[in-house]
Amino acid sequence: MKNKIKVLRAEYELTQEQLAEKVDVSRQTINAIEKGKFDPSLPLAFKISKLFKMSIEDIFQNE
Amino acid sequence: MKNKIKVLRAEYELTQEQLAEKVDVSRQTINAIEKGKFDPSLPLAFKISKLFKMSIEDIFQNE
DNA sequence: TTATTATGTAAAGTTTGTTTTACAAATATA
DNA sequence: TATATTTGTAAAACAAACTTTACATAATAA
Repeated sequence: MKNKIKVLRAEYELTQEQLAEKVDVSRQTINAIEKGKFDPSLPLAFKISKLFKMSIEDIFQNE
Repeated sequence: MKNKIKVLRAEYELTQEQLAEKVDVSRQTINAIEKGKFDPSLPLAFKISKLFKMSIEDIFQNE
């Protein structure tokens, strides 16, 4: 699953660390998701979606 | 996290078993999600969303 | 250049999602 | 009623998400 987190994070001028704090996960988790190492849980996807004011479907693309 | 799977499943006249087959998980997984025991993974949420032709946000409600 | 900040990554451990097997209870059908 | 189907649930095992610690590299600022 692909995602636009890196781009959105740049638009919002947030470091991985800052984004991690805002959505309550570790920096490594954000890094792993950006690098496609694993997918976020649905609750985390919701938090990211809310923060960036975009739908989950617009941020995450299934395959 | 709440969800409308039970209602959608009824509209589509699918048993838990049939829905499970269509989205490639076990019947117990569907049951657990319907009963709110845990949240689906994001990939599973996408499959369910696609099957019912509704957005993830319309099927799953955060908190 | 040196120091600081940001990113990539890895290993060990915990938590949560999922499977399998199994059985009991509820609901529908004969 | 009796039988079959559907749903609820539970335990053990496994997989995936996530944390913590730690270190190395890349980029930025002093």
